[in-house]
Amino acid sequence: MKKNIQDYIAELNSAQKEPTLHKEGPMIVIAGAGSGKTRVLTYRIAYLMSEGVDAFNILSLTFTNKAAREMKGRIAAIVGNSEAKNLWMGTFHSIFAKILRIEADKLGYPSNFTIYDTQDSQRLISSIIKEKGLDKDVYKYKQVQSRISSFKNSLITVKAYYQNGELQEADAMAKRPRIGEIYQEYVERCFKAGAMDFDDLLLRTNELLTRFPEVLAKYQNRFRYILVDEYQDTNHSQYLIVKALSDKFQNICVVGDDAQSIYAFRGANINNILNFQKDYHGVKMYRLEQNYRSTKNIVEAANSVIEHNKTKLDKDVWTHNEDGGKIKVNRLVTDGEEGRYVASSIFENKMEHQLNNGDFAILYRTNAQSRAMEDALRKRDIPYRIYGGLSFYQRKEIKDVLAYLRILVNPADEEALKRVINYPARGIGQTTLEKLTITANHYKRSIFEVMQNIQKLPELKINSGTRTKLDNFVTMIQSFQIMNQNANAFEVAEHVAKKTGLLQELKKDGTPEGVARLENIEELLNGVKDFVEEQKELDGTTGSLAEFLEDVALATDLDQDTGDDDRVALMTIHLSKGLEFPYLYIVGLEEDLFPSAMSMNTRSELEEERRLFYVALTRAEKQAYLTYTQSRYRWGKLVDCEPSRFIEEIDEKYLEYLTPIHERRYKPMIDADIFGEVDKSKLRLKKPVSGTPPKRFDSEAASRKLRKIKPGGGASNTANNLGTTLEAGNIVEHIRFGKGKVVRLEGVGGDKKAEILFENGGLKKLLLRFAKLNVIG
DNA sequence: TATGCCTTTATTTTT
DNA sequence: TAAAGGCATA
Repeated sequence: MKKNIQDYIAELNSAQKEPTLHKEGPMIVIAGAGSGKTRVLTYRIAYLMSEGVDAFNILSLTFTNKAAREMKGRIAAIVGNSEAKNLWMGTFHSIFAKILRIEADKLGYPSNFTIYDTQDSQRLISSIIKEKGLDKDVYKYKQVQSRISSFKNSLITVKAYYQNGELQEADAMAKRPRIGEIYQEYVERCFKAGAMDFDDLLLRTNELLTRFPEVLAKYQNRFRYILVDEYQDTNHSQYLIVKALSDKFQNICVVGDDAQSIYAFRGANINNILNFQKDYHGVKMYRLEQNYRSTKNIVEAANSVIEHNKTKLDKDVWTHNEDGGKIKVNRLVTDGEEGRYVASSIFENKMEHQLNNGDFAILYRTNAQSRAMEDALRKRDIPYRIYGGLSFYQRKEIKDVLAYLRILVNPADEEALKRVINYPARGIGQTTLEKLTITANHYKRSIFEVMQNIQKLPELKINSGTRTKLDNFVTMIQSFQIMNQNANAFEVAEHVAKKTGLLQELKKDGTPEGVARLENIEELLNGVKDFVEEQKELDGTTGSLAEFLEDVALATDLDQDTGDDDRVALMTIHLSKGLEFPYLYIVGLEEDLFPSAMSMNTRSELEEERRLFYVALTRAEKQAYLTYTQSRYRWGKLVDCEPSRFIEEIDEKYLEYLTPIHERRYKPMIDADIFGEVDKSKLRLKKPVSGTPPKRFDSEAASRKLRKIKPGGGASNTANNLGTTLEAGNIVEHIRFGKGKVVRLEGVGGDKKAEILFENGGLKKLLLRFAKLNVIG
């Protein structure tokens, strides 16, 4: 006997039931961590459908594609697949990309527009900066890109920018008065290339809904019920889209947790959720405060941290779950040791409690921290999977294949063209490309169009040999386009990989990396195949290449097939939002790392870091571990660390210190060793050492260990050791030059150099501060 | 024009 | 430390 919707609703507690059964009018659900908000959302949608609302009239916006897929799956289990299929459910970006494709012509875009990822945007901005002859040290392309992105997310168009004295002044003050110009050129170039960046997908949707009332009306009527998950992470642009679409029926349901707002850095505005009740009339507010996920210890510890934030809604998260173990806090000497501790702790827990790898997760603030964890897990033979970081679709070889596919779908796509016009090498170099770009900009045409009409442009100073090469490239792309009219996406992609010589190039390589890249391309092709078959199943069409590319552009690493093998999960805290793990390790809890040094300038930034920590801690179901180190490698250098303030912000009664936190490492006076005297100004800056006596032993053990791990040592070690001990006549070994004999020494202190006669490398003069030398005799 | 070596530079988070 | 860009050389 199949369960009906009433059976599902009966499973809910009363706080969950109310919002689930809410029917008309605006509503907000403030949902504490682990309080079952996804359940409420899915049941509510299923309930609406059971009450006769057509699936076509429901729009549900989620934060990740994965969340959308999972929710759709759950709804399908309740109301049946054929009905659930008709729901509009996805991320803001993917839903509105679909709508923009339908309405593209109104905005002057082709319906097969390309989606530029961040890298594409940055490359384009770099070339604009270069073309304008601007100083790349003043106009850093990443900063410029994020500035433009923030304009777009606030709906500041180029025109609006030029009307806004404040913004222009701010840029002038920052010594970058030509930002507006770059912005303008960037927008024009994207438009000309038939490309939208991530922000455009929202900005252009706003443009569409504002400029074309009939389009707005169409989608207002279609989406009679709108649900938004993770509302605390919406930006202004998203806020306006939701507001416009829900304006007619006012059936807007937003769900979120202000305490979990962690995307302000990319434009999310926490005020959207804080002010929701002011923005809509007659809002009904619901709260979900019972946590089903975590132990009492974890819930209350997390509460005690978030209490330190001033900007927040009143909320009291509680749980009926058992107390659970205290949160274990451990101090390690280095990041390497931190990794080894985590790995061995996972190992022990697995043995002791009969757990799977999948029961564990390691969370960190920055991707760079994964390395130490990986090394340690590998040594212990614990399988793991890294989420995020360099995603599959960002690998060079994958982007190369995708670039060809992008060109054949949209030949105007300049970034894709530049990427592969000469890869594999076909004799079209930088000079030629520059000439083409100048001509293209001059005629306001795409580079590809210039290439197509190369015969009609005799003024282009390109020799006949190169002209033939360009012709061949055009012909090749055109042959792909013709094939694409009849063959399915997989057949085309496979053909492209072969015909362009990409596969050849990698086969020729032969190195292990080359082989891995080859396999990646194969995986990509399999992905296309899966996509084609999925589409066939879904709606009988063979998915087009254009649709595949869109999927890829908007995919995140979390969306990838994880397979069903049992692995420990490694990811940044940002990526972990919405997930849960029985055993959780949060590593690198140090000042300047977490909270990040870049995020401590303002109160609101620090509060966001704290919310981030709250998110991290509330991922844990049974047991949480916090670790920090006394020193870790950052920027390739060993730096001293202090425990994060967040540890001390947790009420002590929820913590178990495996090492006493108040002990501060005794800092050796390295300065004195190098310069022969102590730099007193630095000493004075040091914080007073608290009660317990300094632990000299620890630091010495630490540096001894380090020396063992890296013979030859890091830069400062070497200067320290070799600077004083190396003599003429010593036999040394260099990583690249091999063995050699020290002929003579010159300079003092950090500038000390050695002239060394190598057995095979000849005579070299090396700065001891940098040279990686091992004294062997 | 292509390659390889050297220098520089950046490391916060990502749809 | 690692990746990426720039410069010099063939």
